[in-house]
Amino acid sequence: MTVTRFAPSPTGYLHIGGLRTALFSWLTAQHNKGTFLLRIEDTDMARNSEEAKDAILKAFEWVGMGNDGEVVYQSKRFDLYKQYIDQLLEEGKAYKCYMSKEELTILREEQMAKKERTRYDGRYRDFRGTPPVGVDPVIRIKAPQEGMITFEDGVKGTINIAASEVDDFVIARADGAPTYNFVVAIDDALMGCSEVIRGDDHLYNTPKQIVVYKALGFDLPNFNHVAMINNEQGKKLSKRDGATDVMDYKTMGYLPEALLNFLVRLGWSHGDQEIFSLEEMIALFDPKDINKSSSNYNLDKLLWLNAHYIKEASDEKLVTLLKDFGVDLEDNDKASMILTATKERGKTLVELAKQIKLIMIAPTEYDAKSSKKAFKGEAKEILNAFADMLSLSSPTSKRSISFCDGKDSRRKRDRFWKNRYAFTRKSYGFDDRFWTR
RNA sequence: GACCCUUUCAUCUAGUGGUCAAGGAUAUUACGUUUUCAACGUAAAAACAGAGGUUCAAAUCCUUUAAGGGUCGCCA
Repeated sequence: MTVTRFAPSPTGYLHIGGLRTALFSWLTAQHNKGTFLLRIEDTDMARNSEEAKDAILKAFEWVGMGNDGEVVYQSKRFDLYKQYIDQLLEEGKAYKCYMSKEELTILREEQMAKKERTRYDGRYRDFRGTPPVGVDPVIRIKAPQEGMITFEDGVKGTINIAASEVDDFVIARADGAPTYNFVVAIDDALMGCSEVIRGDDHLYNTPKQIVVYKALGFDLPNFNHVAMINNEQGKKLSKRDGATDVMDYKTMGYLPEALLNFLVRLGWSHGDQEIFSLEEMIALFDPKDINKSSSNYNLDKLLWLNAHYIKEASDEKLVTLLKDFGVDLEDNDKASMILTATKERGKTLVELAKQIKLIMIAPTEYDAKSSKKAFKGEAKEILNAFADMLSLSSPTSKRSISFCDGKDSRRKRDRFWKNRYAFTRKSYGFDDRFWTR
């Protein structure tokens, strides 16, 4: 049984990088007819926010990636974690450490000065003396002191990390609250996760979590560490690079299927295929095919994909979607005609709405300079003739064509330009024949 | 600084020792269709990070250099 999970911490919105790893996890579960679970990592009470949690859940809803079963909240499982802490303490696999934060800082500075990797020195590991007064101890787990911690990563291959690199890390804070690497291992094991798919910024957490798995006697899942998404320059993706919040894509007029198609192709591919429906992704996705290297965010491709999905979308769907962008075509009997004429002119719903408004809303005033140019000469006659034609009870296509067909192509062009300007106040854009339909 | 990971066109990628004088897609440029723009079609340009090996044969294996990324919390 394949069980995957996505485990965000509710400290902000859902990042597109997070969405991609969630997508990979979700696809893996779907592909194997397994389950995809959601867990909220809210052990740090000081930084959690309800709004952030809701925003994340809302983003999942928007893209249509549902989770199976109840959402797990780590904050509600503290009793459970406490049991395991006590168990490790009793078994002598964990111990109380009375080192103060100040002492720790000093130790780190010394190690930095000696150009060593900073780590806890294990001074309380076998402490038998009288503990210092007035210090609330933290609890540290006993990590192996020699040898290698080795694991097989589904995307990176074999990872070897010297045990000396992993210190006796804290599993419970001075106030008793359990820490991240401890609870993640417990939850993943208890939730039955068979595939852990996460960002490779967690690669170094894995040996620590393995220490916990071993200490508690849990079976190891398969780990898959996915490389990061960088910006177009190959640097870390930050807010300065534009939208990183998944929900920003909704307001910018992207379709979720375009975003998902874009993200799935970042670090994963299937031959030369570029367009993937959800069903195809599910059928073809395998975490083994995820690339080792990081990839760069590329807006042009997303835009292209979005334009593709807009063109593919049914009229009904677009009518519904467009309502959020100030265009209501619900009871418009020309909706289909309008959409056919505009679909190919908008890469996003925002652009599409803008094009539609050009048709729906007649200009009431014109820029003096442009209108002088547009309405000079025989413009009045042309427009009147055009208006007459439009007022015919049923203008036939033959009539409109005869109107369009000028012998003199320059004059023809001139006429169309003037007409278009009168209707949309733009000197480029729609085919004027649109108005005669 | 220490440790770990990565490296094919501008970008996403195909590629697992010969079928690669490296394929597809986006973006770019040109031409065509079109009154214009868009869209579409056709074409062009564009890459194996560098250096050493191994081999009859290397983008693919090894070593090394460089560059980029990540991690070094009583954050997650």
